[in-house]
This record gives sequence, C-alpha cells and structure tokens, in this order.
Amino acid sequence: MIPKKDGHPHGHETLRARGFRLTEPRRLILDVVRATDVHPTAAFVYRRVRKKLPRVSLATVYRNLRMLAAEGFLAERADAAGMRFDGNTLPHDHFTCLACGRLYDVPARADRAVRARVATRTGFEILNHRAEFYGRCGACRRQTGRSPVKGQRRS
Amino acid sequence: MIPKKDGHPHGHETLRARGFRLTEPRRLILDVVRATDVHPTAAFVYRRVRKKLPRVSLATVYRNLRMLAAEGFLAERADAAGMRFDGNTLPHDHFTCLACGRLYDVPARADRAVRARVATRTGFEILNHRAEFYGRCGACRRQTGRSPVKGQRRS
DNA sequence: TCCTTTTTAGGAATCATTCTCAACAAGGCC
DNA sequence: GGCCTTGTTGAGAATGATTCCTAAAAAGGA
Repeated sequence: MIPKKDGHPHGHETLRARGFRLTEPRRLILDVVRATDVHPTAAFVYRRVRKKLPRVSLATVYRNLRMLAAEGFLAERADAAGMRFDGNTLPHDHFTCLACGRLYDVPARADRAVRARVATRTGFEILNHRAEFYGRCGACRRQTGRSPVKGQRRS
Repeated sequence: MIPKKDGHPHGHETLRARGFRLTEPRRLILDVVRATDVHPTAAFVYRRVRKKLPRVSLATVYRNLRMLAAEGFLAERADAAGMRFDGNTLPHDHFTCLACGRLYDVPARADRAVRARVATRTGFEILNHRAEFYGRCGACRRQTGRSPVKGQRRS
C-alpha cells in the first residue's frame, strides 16, 4: 500500500504530479513490472495483479501499461511474440540467449561515439539508440551441447 | 521468369541447392521482398504477389516468409505492429524516423569492439548483434516544426 | 451535495498469424 | 505410362494478442 522506495528513477509521487491519478490498478501494475526482471508481457502482469485485485480487467492492464510506457515510466519492447514491458527506464541494452531464450539486461554502454558516427554518415538526427545482442548466456555455455532453439515459452 | 542478378547474397539457384523447390509462389515472394526497401509486412507481400498470382493464399505467403527467413534468405524483424521482412541480409542496422515513421537501413558498422566489450563484461558469448537508431531523417529535419507522432500507418 | 471528468470491468471486436486438411504437383521407380 | 512418396498449396477455421465500446463506479471540485 505504501509506495516502494526501491531506487527506480521515478517514484509514484511523480506519477501524480504529471496529472495521473494513482489508482489501485495502476499502482499494482507499476509495482509488478518494477518488481521483476523478466520483461513481462501484459498477460504476466495481469496474472500478478489479479492476485491482489481479482476483479481487475485485462483491458485495464493493457490500457495502463501503454499509458505508463508513453509517459516514460516503463519501457516498451516488441519481440516476435508480442509486447514486453520493462521497469528499467535507464538506458541499457539487451541480451537474448539463443539457447534458453532468456532476456537479460546489459547495464549500459559508453558509446556516444556510435551515434555521432551514424549521424554524420547518414545526415539523420539521432535522438536515441538501442542495441540487441544475441548469443549464449553463462549458464548455457556451461551446459555444452545445448543447441539454440526456435520456439520459446511466453511468460 | 528469369532469376534476377541483383547483387544480393543469395541467388535463386542456392534455394534449390538447399533442398527447396523454387515454386512459383516462392519465387514471387522472394522477388517482392527483394525488390523493395520498405521492409514489407506479410500483408504487403501478399498484395504484391497477388498481382501476378491472384489465387495465392495468405497462408502460403506467411509460411514461405517464415521459411525463407529461417533459412537466411530474408531477415525478420519484430516491431510494435507486427513482423516485417527485409531482403537485405547483409549485416546492417536500422534507423526509425520518429517524425514520419519511415524505417531506413544504416549500411554497416565497424564495431566488433562493442561485442568484445560486452562479452567480457557479462560472460556471455555474443554471436550477433543489431542496433536500432531513433531520431529524425533528413527530409523531416528540413520541415522544422514537424513533431514526432505516435501512430504510424502499416504497409 | 451535485456536476464533471477520469477510470474501470467486462465483453465484444479486430487483426495478425498459425493451423488443419484435402487436393495437387514433382520426382523417382517399376 | 502408371504408382508411390513427399513437399506444397489454397481455403478457411482457429488462435491469440491487443484494442474498442459502453455503462457504471470513483474521484475531485465548487
């Protein structure tokens, strides 16, 4: 019931300040996304929120995830199977393990240089960029012989 | 009717060699994706292929796009609105213009260094990586006052 | 309190993608 | 040529994620 103090870049109070009401469903949705590192789908958030608020509607979850992402409280990410959300709004990249399918955060990068190079080469104004890495994570490297798989479970 | 000699990394003959039959629908699907730079959706490809082969089924288009991508003849890309395909299988990055929504190819990059850095920092084995840039393209920069939009048309 | 605005639950609608399956085409073999 | 085996297709149904619609509830302000 009390806003978490968890070191995330935005507090719940900020939400209020931007003209949102911090309703019960919204608070729970935000907390669920921030409390996990699995880059949850809407369905995952829905399941979690329902434990605390059984009558919540799936439409409410979608509506608010979209809204919170549009306002910058969450990050939104498309992958082959649909949309995922990310409570970590600090700039960071992603690593996808081709063996187990897990998605990891890669803390940061120091390459403003990359943007500058692309900007001069193309004439585009670069406002943002993101990198996606693919390979095998530490756990899967240890289990040798495990080969990359195609279909991955959703969560 | 005759395979295009267009500088793309794979010719139709290669398809045959890998155990595919180069059927009429397949040839047309591949040609459509390779003949455009708009990173087409399945629906776009379907519309184009139908001009030459009116009885083609949408399922056939999806089936073969997926198959051709799995075999490396096309690249597959997820964005917020669904899957897009790309005839350019050479390593390249993408630039999305936030003003007009267009997606451009960014020819290449020279940073193996980035991969090495991430690999040592995380302990992951990096097999591949891709960068996505966001900003304003040359055309939109000239039209000042044009602000980024959210909803973009599909094609 | 009354009025206005925002938000919600619930279910229907939409839309991309995949599945099912019977018919069809190609190639090998007799 | 006929006969099998295997891969491919078209058509439409099925699935699944996401969005839309609407009436009711909640919040806030005067």
